[in-house]
Amino acid sequence: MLTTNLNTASTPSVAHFLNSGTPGQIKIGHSFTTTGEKALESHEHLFVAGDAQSHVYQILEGVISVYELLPDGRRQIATFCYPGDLIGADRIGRFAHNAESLCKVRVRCIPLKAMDRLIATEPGFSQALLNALSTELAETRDQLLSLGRKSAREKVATFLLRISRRNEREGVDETQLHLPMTRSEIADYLGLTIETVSRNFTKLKKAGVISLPSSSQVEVHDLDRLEAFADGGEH
Amino acid sequence: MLTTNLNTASTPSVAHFLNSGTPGQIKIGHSFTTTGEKALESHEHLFVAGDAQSHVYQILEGVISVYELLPDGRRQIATFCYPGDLIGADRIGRFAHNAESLCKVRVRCIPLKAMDRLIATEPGFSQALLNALSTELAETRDQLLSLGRKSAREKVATFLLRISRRNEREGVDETQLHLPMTRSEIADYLGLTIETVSRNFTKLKKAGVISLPSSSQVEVHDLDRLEAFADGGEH
DNA sequence: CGATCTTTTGAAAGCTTTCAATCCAAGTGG
DNA sequence: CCACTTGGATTGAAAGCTTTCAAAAGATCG
Repeated sequence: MLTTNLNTASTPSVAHFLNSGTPGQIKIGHSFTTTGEKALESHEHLFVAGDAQSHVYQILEGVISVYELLPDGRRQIATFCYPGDLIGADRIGRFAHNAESLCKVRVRCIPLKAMDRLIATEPGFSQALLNALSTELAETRDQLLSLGRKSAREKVATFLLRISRRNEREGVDETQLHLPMTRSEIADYLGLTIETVSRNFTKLKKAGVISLPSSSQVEVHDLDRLEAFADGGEH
Repeated sequence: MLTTNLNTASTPSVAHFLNSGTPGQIKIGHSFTTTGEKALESHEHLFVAGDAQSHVYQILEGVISVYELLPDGRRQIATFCYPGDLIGADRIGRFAHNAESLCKVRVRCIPLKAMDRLIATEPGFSQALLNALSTELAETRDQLLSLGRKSAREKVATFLLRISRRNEREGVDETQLHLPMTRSEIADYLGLTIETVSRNFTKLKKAGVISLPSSSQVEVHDLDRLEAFADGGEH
């Protein structure tokens, strides 16, 4: 997958627009729009499927899972959203998915009207939104490849690699990975069971690629081999 | 999944903007932008991953698969695009995926500059684009649920149901499904093998839910039961 | 330090894949 | 018009990977 980005490099990000105001406000041209803030405890819902979309949310702190359920309770987590990420920017009237905090979370709540005002008055804002959605679509399609065509070990390796690369982007040590989610949440993200996730952490550990100082802390010893495991290069 | 759409009902679609000109042109306000047209034979590539994005394409005729490959050749088809659909509207500089025709295809080629001009000058166009991308993201997340959590039979039933619903939207008989793709392409879309796809067509046939007049033609006898099969309601 | 929840590990079962063969439809040439 | 060829689709049997069921090991908390 590409990480270079010819188009957005020169385009301001969504965050650029949303972070430009004082706390609780977003600057739009020369005026300001008031935004609320909301705090969630661990495992609280920000919204559930079917709710009318009233706000777009930007994560300020914590991690949120966006997931979908089957009638019998099977769950598929579509994405984990981290600080800076937008939730609900995909506006189709009602939320099609559920959003639940993995830990304590703070979000900024941006009313749809404010979004519309930004789109209408702020040159470059809709471009920034389009970029954000395009990137999210590309990442989701990548996840389709994981779910549809990768083995359990490849999925787990891909998952760890993804977190490592986020660290890299954020300027954090890419070999020290913190997992804010439980094995159950990892399993529901990768289309596996918790037992299979656990077994494959162990396999990667025994292969010397990672170690597990704690169940929520992963140390990567060999990024290249982790990458090889992620797309089946090493058996 | 929601099919109602509070937001876009009142918003013009992307097609509204792209179809408003004479053939080969798109009306932008009072001016026109020239667009090209391209014809593809069966199983030709419109673009491959890594190509610089120069155009956005709108399918005029035929069906195109958007897919991704692993180094060892495993393939995951992300989506099948039908007439009216936009390909490459997710602009992130370079194409992250491959696009290949399933049959003879005609596309309209819209230069990126024309897209930018539409975004800048045509009120409502970026909103239409945002809606299109949002819908695509929601559908892709739905597909994650299929790939990650559904059994082979549920996947096949879901796939048929999706085609049936497209027919419904298009005003075509929702019980007569034409499959422009091979078993191999269905398998790579559902994360299965061709044998498993075939076996599960047979299962649905033996259950009396569908019949197969030909391998590319499906008749649905009981939409409700097909729906039940699609999310595991019937075993 | 016991109680509880999560994670890890083990063994058997199950579903999908793999390997292989047959069937079928469409196109070719005698 | 009918073998013959060819590529896709279907069906069968065995193998393999993940899940399920079960239990042990760890971690957290009052």
